Amino acid sequence: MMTGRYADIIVDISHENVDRPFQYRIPDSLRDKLETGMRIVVPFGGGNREVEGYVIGITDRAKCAEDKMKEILRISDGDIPIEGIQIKMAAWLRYQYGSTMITALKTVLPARKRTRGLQSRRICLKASEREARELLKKCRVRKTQAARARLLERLCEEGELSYERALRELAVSPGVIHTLEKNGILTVVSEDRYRDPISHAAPTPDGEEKRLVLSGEQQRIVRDVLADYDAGKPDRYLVHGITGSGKTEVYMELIAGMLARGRQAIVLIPEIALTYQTVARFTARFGKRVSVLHSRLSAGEKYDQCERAKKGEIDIIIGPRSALFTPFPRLGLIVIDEEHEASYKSETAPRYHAREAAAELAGYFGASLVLGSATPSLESYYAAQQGRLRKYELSRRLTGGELAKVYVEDMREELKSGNRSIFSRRLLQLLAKRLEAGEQSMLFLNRRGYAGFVSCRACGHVMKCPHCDVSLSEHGGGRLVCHYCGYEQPAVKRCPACGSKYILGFRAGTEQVEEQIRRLFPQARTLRMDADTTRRKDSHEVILTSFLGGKADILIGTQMIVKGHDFPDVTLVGILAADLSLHAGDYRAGERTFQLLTQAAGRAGRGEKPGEVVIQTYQPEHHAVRYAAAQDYKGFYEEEMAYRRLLSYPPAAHMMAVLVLSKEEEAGMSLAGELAQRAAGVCGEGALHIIGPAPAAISRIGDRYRAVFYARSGSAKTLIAAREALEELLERKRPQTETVQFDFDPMSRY
DNA sequence: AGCACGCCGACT
DNA sequence: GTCGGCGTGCTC
Repeated sequence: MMTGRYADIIVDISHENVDRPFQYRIPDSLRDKLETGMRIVVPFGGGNREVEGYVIGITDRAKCAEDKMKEILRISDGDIPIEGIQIKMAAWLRYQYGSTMITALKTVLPARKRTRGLQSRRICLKASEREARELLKKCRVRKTQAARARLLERLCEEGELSYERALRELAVSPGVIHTLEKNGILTVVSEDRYRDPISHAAPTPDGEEKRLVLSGEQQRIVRDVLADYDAGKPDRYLVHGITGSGKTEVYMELIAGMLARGRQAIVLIPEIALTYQTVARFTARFGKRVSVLHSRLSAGEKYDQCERAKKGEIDIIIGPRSALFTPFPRLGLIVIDEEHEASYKSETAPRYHAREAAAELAGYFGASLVLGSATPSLESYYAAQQGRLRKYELSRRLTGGELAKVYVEDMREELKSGNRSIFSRRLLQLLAKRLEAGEQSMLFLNRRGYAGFVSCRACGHVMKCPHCDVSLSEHGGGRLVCHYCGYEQPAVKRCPACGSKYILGFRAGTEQVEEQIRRLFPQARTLRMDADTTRRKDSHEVILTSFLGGKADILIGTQMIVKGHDFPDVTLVGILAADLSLHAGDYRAGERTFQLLTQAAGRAGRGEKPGEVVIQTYQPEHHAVRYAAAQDYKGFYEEEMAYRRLLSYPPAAHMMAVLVLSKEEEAGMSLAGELAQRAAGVCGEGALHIIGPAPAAISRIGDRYRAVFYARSGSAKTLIAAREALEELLERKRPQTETVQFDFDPMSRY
């Protein structure tokens, strides 16, 4: 599929100055053998010295003068090294999701540049000090050896110094150091003292975590996965297990099995905030063979974890989406926990889904892929129904406790009965009972900030961001803030449109909920957890730990309170407005709501005492609410899937969003129109269904206009072919002020 | 990173 | 004149 006369190469020299592609001619003898990701040998630099490199792409477009270009010498022999596989992965990301090869490579090789931090090189005196002083005298006499003199002088004084300081402070060139090293005067010692991001983040285990005896259901999964692996038929598996059914024990047992086979494992978790607790559990069992990889690590820390992974010093990596690209040379297993989470889809190009990318990567290694969730994504459950994924159910709750009793409260009825507060009567009554009994409650609001948008009760005017066309949010301290670009202005006293003074915040935010709870239950100790209270590093952990320790009666928060942690003393969960996520305005809203409600409900009654859940909603008849209340996944799946089929939404079909960003509103729309037309024409009538183009829901972000159209098709290949046609058109046209982004099976709205 | 090139002082 | 050290700049 990829043919051409030239190959883009990156050379295997880690230095910024050569960290870019070079183009070489492909000799006829290699014309049909060369593939992206292959390790090759090329002549490099003035002396044409032989250097190893990697093919990152094959093309017919020469990007430098033909006569300057040299020819590839040969393909390196031996196994494809891990870098080759990573580059192959990057090429697949580029092909599947649409991005440039450079951005795809940056995604896959996050720490290519060697960053010297603790990994320092020192220069030590090798000859005796007497010899050195002798030589120093000679150098001082000769005017030509000033650089040597400077270096030797410092070495005689201090015995050793860092390589970096020699270059910077003494202005000695690497050549000088090199010659002195060859002459046996000094040695350069490079120390690989790796930065360990978890030693200071997690307490070291003071003993083996007690190994639980696995249930029959759990054992069967472990046995099957390992048996398939040993038989040379690694597969993909879906573990559908309700909260507390012991998925993590299954992962750990599988990992132990893989380690015994000399293989390595990647464990993906939805967000960085969950790393701490996951790592703690894994280190308790596997000790220092475990490490983490995520974007909050420093460049040096990231680099070090990659090096340790390559060298086989660690076998297990835990992290969010990006940890998938840990360069393990003998990868045996990829686990994706809570696989339904939206955070597994990248929101920047290449907009890949970790689940799909993991399946591809597992294929390269012959590794097993295990997905786990209490509420599987429709994609995965559908794949299981079709036999593309082997499904296992974990139906028993190991930690004991019965399923919670769920009440659905119709807020329309509350209003009719004269209750205008944000709490239903049932919720208030149950809360009071908990406070009396000294048990804990959680109140969940799918919303951040103090209050939502600000609007005028007299004329309906809504305060919007002048750059982004989204509603401004009212925050504490009388500020109006834009959540996209960060624009900020003071709150207004009078409506700018009609002058009325009845302009105010609308819906409740977590802050307001806390305020009202304090008014209604002055004796209650509350804790609030949302984007505002967790801005500081670790504050997330601090809040959860103090709630876990019984330092508060009621935890009020957004999504983040329903993920991860187990709170055995919580016996009541209140979902204040199920509708907030129900009306997000995209086709996944129902699925997301079902997941949130199920997850929140699962928080209640994890200990000995039975739990109760109150779901407040204006739409109790919605299937997401009904099936979540009944804790019936299968029922929800069937009804939701019927809806997706009817409207050809994923996973019943595939969809691609094409987003055009432009300085000029009209130019953007006209380019979007042109692209839409081209896409429609490329695959024959009817193969592709185009929606739009139209201004995006958020029609402007940071002074850039956004136009979007969607293409739908039963076949992913058709969409990719259409995208390639569009890329070709853009390559020819090279629009100056517009940029185009693609999103395959999008999870977010545009 | 590693090599060529060009500049400059030292030595046969 | 030539040799060797040292800084600079470039690598398809």
